[in-house]
Amino acid sequence: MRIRGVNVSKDNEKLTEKQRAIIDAAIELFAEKGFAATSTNEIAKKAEVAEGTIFKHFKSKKGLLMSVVSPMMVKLMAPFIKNDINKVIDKEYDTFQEFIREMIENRTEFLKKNLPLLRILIQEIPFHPELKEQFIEHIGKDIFAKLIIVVEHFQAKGQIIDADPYTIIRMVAGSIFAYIIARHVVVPEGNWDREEVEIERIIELISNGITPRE
Amino acid sequence: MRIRGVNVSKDNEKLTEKQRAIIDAAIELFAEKGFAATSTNEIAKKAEVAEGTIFKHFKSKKGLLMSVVSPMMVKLMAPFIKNDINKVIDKEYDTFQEFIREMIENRTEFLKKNLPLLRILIQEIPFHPELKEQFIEHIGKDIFAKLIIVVEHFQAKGQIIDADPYTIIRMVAGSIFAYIIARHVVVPEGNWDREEVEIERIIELISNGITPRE
Amino acid sequence: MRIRGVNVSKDNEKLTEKQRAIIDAAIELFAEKGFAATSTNEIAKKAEVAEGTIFKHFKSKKGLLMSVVSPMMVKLMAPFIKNDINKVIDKEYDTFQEFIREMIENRTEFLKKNLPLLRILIQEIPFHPELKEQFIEHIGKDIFAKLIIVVEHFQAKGQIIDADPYTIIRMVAGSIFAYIIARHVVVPEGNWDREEVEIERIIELISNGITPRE
Amino acid sequence: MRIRGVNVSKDNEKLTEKQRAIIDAAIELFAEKGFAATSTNEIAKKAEVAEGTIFKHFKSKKGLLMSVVSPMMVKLMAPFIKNDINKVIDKEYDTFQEFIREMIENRTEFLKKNLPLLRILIQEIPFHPELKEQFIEHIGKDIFAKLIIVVEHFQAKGQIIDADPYTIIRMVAGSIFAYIIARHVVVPEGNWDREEVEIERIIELISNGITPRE
DNA sequence: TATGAATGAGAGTTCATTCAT
DNA sequence: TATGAATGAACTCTCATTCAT
Repeated sequence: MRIRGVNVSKDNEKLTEKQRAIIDAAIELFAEKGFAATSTNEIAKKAEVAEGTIFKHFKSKKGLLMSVVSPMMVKLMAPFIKNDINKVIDKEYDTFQEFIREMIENRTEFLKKNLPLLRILIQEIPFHPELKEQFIEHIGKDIFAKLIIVVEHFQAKGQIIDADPYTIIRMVAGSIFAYIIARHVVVPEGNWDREEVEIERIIELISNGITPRE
Repeated sequence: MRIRGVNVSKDNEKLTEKQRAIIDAAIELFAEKGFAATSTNEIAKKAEVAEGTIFKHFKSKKGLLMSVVSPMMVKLMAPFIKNDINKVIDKEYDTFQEFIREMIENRTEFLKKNLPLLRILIQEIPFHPELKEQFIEHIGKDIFAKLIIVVEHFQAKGQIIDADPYTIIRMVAGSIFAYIIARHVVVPEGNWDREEVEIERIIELISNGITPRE
Repeated sequence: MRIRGVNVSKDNEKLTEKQRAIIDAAIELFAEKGFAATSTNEIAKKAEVAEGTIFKHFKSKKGLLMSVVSPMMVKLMAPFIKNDINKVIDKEYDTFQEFIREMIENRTEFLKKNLPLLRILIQEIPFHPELKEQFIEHIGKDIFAKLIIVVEHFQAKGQIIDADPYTIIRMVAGSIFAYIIARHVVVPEGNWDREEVEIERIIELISNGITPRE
Repeated sequence: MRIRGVNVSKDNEKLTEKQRAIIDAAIELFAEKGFAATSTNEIAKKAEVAEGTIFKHFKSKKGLLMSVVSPMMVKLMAPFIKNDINKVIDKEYDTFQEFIREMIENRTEFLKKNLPLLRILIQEIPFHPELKEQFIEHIGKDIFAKLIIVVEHFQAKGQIIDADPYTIIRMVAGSIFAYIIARHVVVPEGNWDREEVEIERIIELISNGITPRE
């Protein structure tokens, strides 16, 4: 499984052609109409398989949802694993600003490629406790822990104000997250500027917000 | 119910007891399980009316959703109507920070009282074009327009950095929105600090971010 | 609820026309093809109702089975209630032979009228623990208890050999039961004599078997 | 396996390991849940073969039922074939009582070993005309014919009352059959005495019933 | 010979909605 | 106005069976 690069889809390769087709159809439809409002019959038709085939591979409709969403969470988390964090500490990034720019670029690229999946994840989390648990497990614990190290690293260097790292992360991540949700999930048809321009502004504001004043 | 001098519950008062019961049941259930996953039968049972009664009052299940969600949007928007904005311009708030503190307090209070409705609104907007239109109409155009006036007002006073007002609003609103969604919709069971503490931190960071440096 | 006479169907009167139609269709089909091999669709068609109607009235297919079979058990037990037993003790029957002749006539008449129900009961008991429990509760405890009194009554009069009443009852009931099952359930198309003739023979043999020899 | 000198498991030996596994699994499941309520998938799993394998060997699910039940009927009949009957006539049994005791012991032993099969046979006969025909052919004609000879033999010796042999057989067989069904199929969890005790009682009653009185 | 992926018909059940009362 | 019985389409899921490997 490579990270910064591309291939994070080892498990995908295990999928047969039909399984792939089903998952793809499910992603598209769940994203478009929501999980509960999508029928397995529709999925089967779009995937060009028999309805029974869906249930042979994914025990239930919910099982299909999980098979659709779970890998997403793993992939979403991938770049935050140890190696990358080490890069920060090994001074690969001189400034926190550099770090978040890199993170944003990397993650927004990924999210844009997986927008439907992101929509499904966000839409369905509130209704499926298992999903919430997985999410907290993956995102909450792992990533948060690592980001806190990063924040503390830059706080030690005097680049970030001396606030609670937890809050800083939530602010930074929240701003980015809010932007992505707003632009790509809730009001995709709004009149937005070019992505890079928007991102640059956000970074500017964020760093303005967390840089200590002399 | 009067919010900032405006009666926003006009329509509520027209409701008969049964209608009220139906709407309340619907709010609870839609919030808990989602619109598509809630059956009219369940709603009827919880409201203690006959299933037919629902359809007498709200032509269809979707009609019920609209009757549930529409007033919410009006109420959400209420405090941003002209009078209030004038207060800003009439120097009722000396600083932008004061203004957003007031707004946040006012709106989070409201949202906390109407959390289920908020959940429904956010969950269902992506799937119902009519809702999205209403939302953009109300929130997007009206509120945004007014907030831009406010931002420009404080920019003129040199209290806010000279960035695009649109972006500033999105940043500020996004941070708050992200916090509310995160805390009350997506991970309500996370280990959060006391609300006021969290809010104070956010305000601090935001104002740090948008205050010009000398 | 009258006993020796006819009407034992109080609960039947509570049934609406449609419910009656569904139950009747179910009885016919369950008896003919077995519970598991009968589809609710078939039942709906035969009853000339919508399939949904079945589930409105009887929560599930199994619920329908219960609604079909339970009353049967009560009715089957009816003539053994106290009054009748008293008749025995009050010397309404001079001989055990008279008593079983009366019982057989009464019960076979009833069973012949409810043959399909009997078939269902016998066929499905092994697969539905609830049914078995009900059956034991009704038939096992109540009737057995009363029959033992009868047997002991006639044993005291010296009309029945001094064997374990339990075994005597099982022998007598078993013979009758075996006859009914064989004739009406398992091989209805066998070449049987006229019913009364067969019954008379059975009674003869039975009484021969349980009469003490001088 | 040799019963009374006759190899009744000829066909069994032709079975491959997989076939054997399938049949065994089918017996267990059909007996437990009934034919219609057992899926080929379950059978395949229990037999640890692929679902397709079942259909390679037994053309259909019904074919499997037949392969399960047919040999049973042959085996059930085995001890009644000519040789054995001759033993009766050759005075191997002095009394009818001896004969039925022998028969009962022999057959109950066999049935207890093949209880699941017995259950299947009894449960499914009413729903499968072919089964019924086979049953009548084997049990009805053959065995009945032979038993009539036996009964007439003992009637000629004055040991049995002068009733219709057909009825006598049905009485005797019915009593035993009723006992077995009751004890092992319908209410296996009832509080029964030790098998031998129960059997002895039945024999006593039966012989009492069919022995002429002087 | 044995597999198990694939099928599509049909299973039981739920659904939003209608309508006579 | 309010009911709740009734509907039949649509739902998720299971079934016996087929067939390429």
